[in-house]
Amino acid sequence: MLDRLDKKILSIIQDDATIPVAEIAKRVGLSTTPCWRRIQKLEEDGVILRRVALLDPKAVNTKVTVFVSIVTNQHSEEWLKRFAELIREFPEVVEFYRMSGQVDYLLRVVVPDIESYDAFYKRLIAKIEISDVSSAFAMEQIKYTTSLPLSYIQLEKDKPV
Amino acid sequence: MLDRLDKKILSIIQDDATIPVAEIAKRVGLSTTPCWRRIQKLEEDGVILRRVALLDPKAVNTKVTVFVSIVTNQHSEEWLKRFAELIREFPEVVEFYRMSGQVDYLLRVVVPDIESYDAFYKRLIAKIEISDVSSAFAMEQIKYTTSLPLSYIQLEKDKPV
DNA sequence: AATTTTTTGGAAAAAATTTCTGTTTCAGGC
DNA sequence: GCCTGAAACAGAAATTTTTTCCAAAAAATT
Repeated sequence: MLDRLDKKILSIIQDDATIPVAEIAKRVGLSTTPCWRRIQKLEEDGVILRRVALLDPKAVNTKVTVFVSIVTNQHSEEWLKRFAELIREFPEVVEFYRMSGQVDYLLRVVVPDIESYDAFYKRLIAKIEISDVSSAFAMEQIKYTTSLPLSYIQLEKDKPV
Repeated sequence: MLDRLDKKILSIIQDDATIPVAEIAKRVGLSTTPCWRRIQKLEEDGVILRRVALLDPKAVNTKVTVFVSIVTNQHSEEWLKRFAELIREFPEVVEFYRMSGQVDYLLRVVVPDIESYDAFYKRLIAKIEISDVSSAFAMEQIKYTTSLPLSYIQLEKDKPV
């Protein structure tokens, strides 16, 4: 169970993972050791999954996002497993959801341009037989964050000051 | 312009930003200093945007993803600006795209459950008058990565070994 | 109410890593 | 062949992380 301090720590490091523990400690009102220990525990407990560097899509030539909606008539467990396996191998697919409603699956694909998307699309349908695929192009990424809202965390009962 | 070594470095740190520079250097076949300098430059040049900790959605109670499609009749620059501003303030909105095609805007929203989504939705439409909103719920996140494909990088002409 | 156990925090030292400095190497141009 | 600049290296200095040991507070038990 997390408390107010853990939440503060998470808020800091999910925004910037380069801040030294001593500085985090200062900001949350602890000394380095207990703060360091809390971070360790958050990692052990799997609250912190990993630390990564985020790259500029422009710089790596993948500024176009395409949302790919897939409707299929295949619904067996086995089929999904194979499908998921195959999709996972495409580095262009950065997100992949199983949906409720009309659409069965939704992919977010990143590529340099429309031509590249077409090439990707051909490679995709060559690998997997899918009945209905439709693509929606993003013109602009207005917001993108890896920071999750922390307001829904169920806090441990906090001691009154 | 990036070369083969930069690409290797990016590949490593966009996957795991905790690896020491000395270890990265070893893996790409450099000593620490030149490797460190390359990383510095990649940061200066904005290829590396930031380093962050990724949290477990389950652990912070935001395991439900909802894709919100918005169709509007408002299309002025001014309206979009205000709209974007407002959306940005909702921490539940982790992605926000301006789309081509039927849908004008697409949001990815993360919340604990359907009820919370309803509450979020009410707060959203209270702030902004939007004509048509439709929500699609993700049942399962099959893949989610912040790692961009590096295969589209235009490499600097590499010297033959 | 007193005692023990457990938890949490702190200071300081040790270890590891990052950052910087000066020097060397190497390819290409003159 | 020699110069020039870019890129590499080794090692020192600075910073940060990690460990160790101890104190205080809180919780549980007698």
